[in-house]
Order: sequence, then C-alpha cells, then structure tokens
Amino acid sequence: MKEQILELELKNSFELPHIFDCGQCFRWNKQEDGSYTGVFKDNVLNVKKQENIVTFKGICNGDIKEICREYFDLDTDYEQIKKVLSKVDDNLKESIKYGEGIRILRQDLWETIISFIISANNNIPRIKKIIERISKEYGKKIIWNGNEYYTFPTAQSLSKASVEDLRTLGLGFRDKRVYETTRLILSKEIDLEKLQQIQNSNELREELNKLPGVGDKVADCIMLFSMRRFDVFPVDVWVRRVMNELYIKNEDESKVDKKQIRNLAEEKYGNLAGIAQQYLFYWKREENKTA
DNA sequence: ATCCAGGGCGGGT
DNA sequence: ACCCGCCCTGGA
Repeated sequence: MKEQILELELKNSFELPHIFDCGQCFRWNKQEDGSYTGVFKDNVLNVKKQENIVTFKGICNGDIKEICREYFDLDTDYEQIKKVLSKVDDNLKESIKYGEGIRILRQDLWETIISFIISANNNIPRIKKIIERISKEYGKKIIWNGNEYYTFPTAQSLSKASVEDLRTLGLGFRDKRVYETTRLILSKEIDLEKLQQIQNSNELREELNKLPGVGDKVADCIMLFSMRRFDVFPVDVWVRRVMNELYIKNEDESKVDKKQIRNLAEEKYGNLAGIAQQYLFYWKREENKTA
C-alpha cells in the first residue's frame, strides 16, 4: 500500500499529548520530533502538529481522510462539550484547562477488550510491551519507511495462541482470561455485533462482565473507549484518588466505595461523565508525574 | 529486598 | 451484597 498524507487545520481540542496520554490507548508512541506514531486497525500513522496544522501521514487501508475523521472523532464538537462541563464546578473547569486537547478516539472494540483485560493490576509500560509482543506474534506485518509495524491480531488469529503461549509473552495471570475471552467472542457466545445494539449502559456492562477478566472498571473502559458511551465513568485508582480529594474527602481513600464515586459522577457530570473522567485522570496523572 | 502497577476472581461472611 | 487474599511480572 502507498503512503497517504492529510493536512488539517485543527485549532482547538486537538493536542497530541492530551489525546495519547490520557489513558485511553496503548499503541501510540512519541517520536523524537514530538509527533506520535501508532497502529490501529490496518493502518500505521504518524501524526504531527505544528501551530494549528495537523499532518497525518502513513499507510492506510482506505481513504486517509475518512479513516482519520472517524478514528479521531473529528465530527464531535469538543468545544461544546467543554463548555457544558466547565459549568459543573471549578474543579472540572481547572482539569479541562489542563487537558483541553483531549479527544476520545474511536477504537476497535475487540482490541480494546483484550487490551484492558491485560491492563488489570498492571503498569502502562508493561501493558504496552505485552500488546506489542502479541501483535508481533499474531498480527500482520506492515512495513513503512523501512520500519516494521504489526496490526493487532484478529480474534481468529489470536485464538491460535495457547495459554502457555500467552504466558510466554508475559501476560502472567491474565493469560487464561485472554484465552477464554477470545474463545467466547470467536464462538459468538458473546456476540460483539449484538453488544453494540444494547442501549442501556448498565445492561451492556453486565454483558461485558461475562467475559473473563472484564469487571466493572474494564467494562467501563471498553464502553467509553470503543463504544462511545460517554455516560460511563471508569473508576481506577487515580480517579478514586482525585474524586476523594475534590469531593468526598475521606481520610482513608482506600475505603471510598467505587459505587459511591460512580453515583457522584453521574449526578455531577451526567451523560458526559466519561469525558469528565478523561480530563480528571489526565490532570491528576500528569500532576503526579512532575511531582 | 519489598512493594506496587489504570482489577478481577473465588471463597469466605 | 460486602470483604479479603491472592494472582504473574518487572521496574523502582
């Protein structure tokens, strides 16, 4: 396939570090020039922003313009979303100022399910390494600019991996979860097409919970990052920390109930809770990095 | 060396 | 319903 290039003027609500470091994706890597290169579906792309001009360049399976429009969710008006969320309170307003260029990518459902099963009780560098190894072993190779990239494997392809194979790739105790989830999806015992049609988020979460390795937090990440469910509010340790600091103020943070946090988020942020979560997560997380 | 990292599971009340 | 200990691995 041939390289394609797309240039767009994107003034607001599009900042690469905000998009790629807010916790939603694992396969985008920062380059020396500040641009990011990543693999999604059958595409390899480099994205660079200079002034207000964003340049997308790479190998695309289809029209780069359409692919980027969808993946980067360019038809959604984040200025409007931020305007609404800024009115909630000063805390959220502050977090939005910090991560004003965040966008929720439209990621592949299957890849997101497996990726977040791997994320359980794990750290980001290792999560990324494991996903790269899985892709290298079971994905499809794409060569671009003399470099090798690997697509995330299909369920069909990943099903060739035994539990032992997965253990060898470093998944640890998550090996069985990935193995069994792959089978449930491949056999359509859990039918991903049908999942998309479930409107009610609580109902959808219960369905996702049937997959081994998918509890409430992972299910919420799947819904937010690959199913456009902006109403869900994934509660991980960082979000629990920031919500406790801002609102709950319990002296023992570990005692704060996750359900209490979800209810609070729904009450405050409504059907935009998931986007609020991204601003809060990025804010707290980056603050911690520099501390 | 010991602990922990973007949880989930299974076995207890 | 809650509660708790345990789970692979590797980097600090």
